[in-house]
Amino acid sequence: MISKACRYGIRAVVYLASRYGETAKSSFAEISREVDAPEAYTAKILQILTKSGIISSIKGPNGGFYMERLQIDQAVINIVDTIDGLDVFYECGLGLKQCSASRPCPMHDQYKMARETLLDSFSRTTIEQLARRVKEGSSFVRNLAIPGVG
Amino acid sequence: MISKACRYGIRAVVYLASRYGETAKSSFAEISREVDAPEAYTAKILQILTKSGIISSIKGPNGGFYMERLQIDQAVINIVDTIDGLDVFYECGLGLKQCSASRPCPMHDQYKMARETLLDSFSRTTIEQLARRVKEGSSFVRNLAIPGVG
DNA sequence: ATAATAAAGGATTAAAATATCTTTTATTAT
DNA sequence: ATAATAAAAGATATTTTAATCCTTTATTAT
Repeated sequence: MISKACRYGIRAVVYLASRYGETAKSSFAEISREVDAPEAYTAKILQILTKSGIISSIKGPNGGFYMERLQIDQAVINIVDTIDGLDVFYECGLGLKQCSASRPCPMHDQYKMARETLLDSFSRTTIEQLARRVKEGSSFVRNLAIPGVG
Repeated sequence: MISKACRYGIRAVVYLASRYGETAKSSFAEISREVDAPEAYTAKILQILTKSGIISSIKGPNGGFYMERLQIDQAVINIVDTIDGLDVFYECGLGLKQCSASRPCPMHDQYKMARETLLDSFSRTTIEQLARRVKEGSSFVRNLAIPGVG
């Protein structure tokens, strides 16, 4: 559905958002550790997110990644749009180049329904809402530590 | 969401099903042409579908691919299961190794909803239903011919 | 000014998915 | 039996996605 890069990206952003208010900024080393994502790859993704204004960064000592209030109040779909684009929400489920109500693939209606359910969640849910759950401890952005591994 | 191979596969099977009753079997050359999918790749996919019993085939002159009544009455999910597996319907939307109601990712509920909508359509829709639409001409498994191209 | 820090940028590698090509096997018609 | 047909099987190539590594730039503290 959405790419691995995008899944890492959402987890990273939600983690960053959950640290809103803390004075210290987060390095990509910290972020990748906290969301169990490969360090160098996460750095690339954070770079893209910074360039597009989803998150902010400052270089040098005491620098790192952080988010502004306005950024936290964005919908999650903006992250998906930046990393994967929105095509997946509009493409034909069976891969036809053009597929519409007037010339549908055999699964058009069913697929559209599912796609829209997902697009709706991503559009209506804000980063803040997800971050709050993480802060509360009612949801998680990292894997459970496996005792004896790592 | 589902792989390209799987999308070609569904289109190929629906096409084959729509030819149920015709005496002549279909070659992979014919099938790939009729669903606008790469010939050699389609052959591979048809091979997998044959081995798993989704469709049938016979080698040699007058041979080719075809479907039995029982095969046509299967749910579409069986095609997905054979080509991609069902993991996609059970994996975490944000890529966590374990994600459940008791230890959810921040989007767990929303994602589950969308995933189940899709799994439900695939499970409740039969190949026959899709093939009927194609036979009626109310839906399509191939791209619109672009005048002057091809 | 200089050294240290941390992200940005660019180049490269690895793995997976997509796609093609060649050889083999089964079946049929002659 | 032999030639022709069509799928099965295996090997190889290409493209995309995922991931790493190395160099450069900006910022800060000394």
